[in-house]
Amino acid sequence: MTNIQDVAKQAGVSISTVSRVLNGTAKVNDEVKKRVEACILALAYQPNQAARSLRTNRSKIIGLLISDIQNPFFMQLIQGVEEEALRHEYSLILCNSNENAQREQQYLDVLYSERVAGAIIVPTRERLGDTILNKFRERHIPIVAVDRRVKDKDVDAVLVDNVRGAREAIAHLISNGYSRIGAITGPLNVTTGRDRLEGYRQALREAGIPHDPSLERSGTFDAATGRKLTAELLKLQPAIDALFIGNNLLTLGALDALHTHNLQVPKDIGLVGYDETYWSSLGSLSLTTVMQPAYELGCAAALRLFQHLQNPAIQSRQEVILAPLLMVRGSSLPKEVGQFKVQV
Amino acid sequence: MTNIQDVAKQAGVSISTVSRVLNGTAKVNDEVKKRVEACILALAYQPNQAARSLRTNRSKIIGLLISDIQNPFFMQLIQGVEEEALRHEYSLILCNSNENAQREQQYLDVLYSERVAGAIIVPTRERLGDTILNKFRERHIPIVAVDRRVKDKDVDAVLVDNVRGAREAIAHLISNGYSRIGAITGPLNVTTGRDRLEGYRQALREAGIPHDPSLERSGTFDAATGRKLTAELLKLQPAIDALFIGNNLLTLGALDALHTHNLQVPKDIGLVGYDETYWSSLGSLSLTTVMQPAYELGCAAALRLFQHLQNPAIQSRQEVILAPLLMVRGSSLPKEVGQFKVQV
DNA sequence: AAAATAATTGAAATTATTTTCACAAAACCC
DNA sequence: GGGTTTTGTGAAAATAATTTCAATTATTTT
Repeated sequence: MTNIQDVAKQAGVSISTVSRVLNGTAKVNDEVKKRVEACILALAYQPNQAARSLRTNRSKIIGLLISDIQNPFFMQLIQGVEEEALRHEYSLILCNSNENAQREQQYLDVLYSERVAGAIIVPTRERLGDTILNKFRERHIPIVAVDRRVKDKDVDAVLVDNVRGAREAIAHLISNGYSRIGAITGPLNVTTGRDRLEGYRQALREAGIPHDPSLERSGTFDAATGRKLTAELLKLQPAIDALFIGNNLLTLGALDALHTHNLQVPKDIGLVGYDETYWSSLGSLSLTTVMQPAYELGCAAALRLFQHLQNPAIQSRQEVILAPLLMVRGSSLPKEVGQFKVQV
Repeated sequence: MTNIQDVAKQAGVSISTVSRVLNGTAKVNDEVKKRVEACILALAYQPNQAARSLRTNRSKIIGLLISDIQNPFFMQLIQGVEEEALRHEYSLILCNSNENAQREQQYLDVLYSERVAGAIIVPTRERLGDTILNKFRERHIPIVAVDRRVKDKDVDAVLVDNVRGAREAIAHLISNGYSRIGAITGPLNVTTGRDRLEGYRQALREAGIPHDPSLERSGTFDAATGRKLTAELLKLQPAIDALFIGNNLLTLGALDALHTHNLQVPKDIGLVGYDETYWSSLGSLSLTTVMQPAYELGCAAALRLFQHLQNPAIQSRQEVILAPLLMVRGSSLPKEVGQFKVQV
């Protein structure tokens, strides 16, 4: 349990000097520096982070609060943050709000109490709340929202252009001959739910297809909801000829419902999903999806956070918007071709 | 930024008393206690964890070092640990070794430096190394290995019975009429790779089927490897009639290879995978898999760690073994029935 | 009622680091 | 060569908690 004292004694200098070598906060004579560094190595000295945090009121830890740890999309995002954190020599406290606002609040308190240097958050709703945000502000702890926008002031955001992702997906379906397109999106109180619905509507409007609210469903981001809402849409008359599904887990449920109803994709119904997943292209399954750069999203959020940490003077709020990519596969083949192909 | 001093002043007591109320380390007069608690609430006081850690040489953080953050199996495991940690009022530092021993080492250093109270580790190899382990030991920081065993002394392990999982899977295939069964397992230098191969061999031995080493392949836990090794096995003459695949990602690659070779499951070849995943039962796909209680594995590892933390006197090394569950689905239908069914 | 014991409480030490301030030595400038 | 600046270094304060030890008060015993 060697401490800075031991290193100082060994090197024959004061602890101040060792600290300066450690942090590069001031000039140290080259020769002395070498000696100190040698001693640090020899003693395998590692600074006590607790003492550091106590003194500087800042840890070498950032908080990552995500909304659903089970979702592969967020796993990729986590990996992006994690790798960027490692590169910057920060550790990562992982929190999972489980889409639960109360638990989100609880975790924000934890992060505050742990004196994290900064936090990256996938918010469960549009406001984190001034009570807690003011505490973060007061201590100048930067917060970056990722994947979903929040309305609170001063909170940066790193997002994917969801309106565009959905719009392009629907435009693609339309250009492939589909016209009665059902939409299943996430909850409308988060931007990823609302924006994708907005993109859906935009594309229909641009194509001159009249708006039919009965084709729109929304619910929580999980397979059971996808199954239920798909079943509802399949009951409609006249029948829909395509489905747009605004999330990977919802898509999973939708596929299950289609299978239950004995409908084949794209022979019987066209499909565009959201999020790239392990199973997008699996065996005979071949899903057209809106790919989100999840890993890059995590990296970008982390980089923005580190900008704040390296230069606390930054005041301006920034919004980074990454582009989605429509990955065209078999589930959205041109209507006639698709049906032709499978009927052979 | 209220500190213990502020609370003490407000309540008209010394900081010692506040500390005692906070930690329950000694008797405090009931009336005083109430007053202090009221002040804590009124001032929204949260103890500075850094100061605490510094003084007690222990943080309220545990480290979780896993080997592949992208693998859904580990996400479930993480969630188990996370929820148990939250319940015990610990935070979680997440580290991802990416199956890379060097990075694992680096992260162990980080966890040590952060003074975590304990660590849960999915080891990338069978020894973590005495250098770092001695440092943990010296500071009495407990370590629990999870999912994979290590040879190092004093390291507890929380595992699934992999030999049994594989043995039951193969026995099931055999009892359903398959006899020339190819096996693709993970790397043999981790117990999850080796034990599943061992289970495969045991089942064959018990069924009196001679051992054929050419049917056994192993490689890293990823889809590309699964694809490659499956392609190799499909070239064998006489042809295999079933595949056992010892990991979810390997299975993903195997399914891809089978699709490429235009082989249908179970019509043309039987299949048992490992790990329960989102896509085990997706559309027409219906995979028989060995389910691992990943979430429970995480919980059990965390609980064992907290046992150590609550009672540092525990010396004995413990191995917790959870049972796998063979989830029988369509991909391993009885050989004739399967072929009959699909030929209709 | 005095003595002994128990129950509370506070003062001060302790933890390992960063950082401010002071100071000495060296370098530079006229 | 004397003054001024620069450079490098160390002593000591400060950070916010826990914990030891001593002191005070209350309670019990004799």
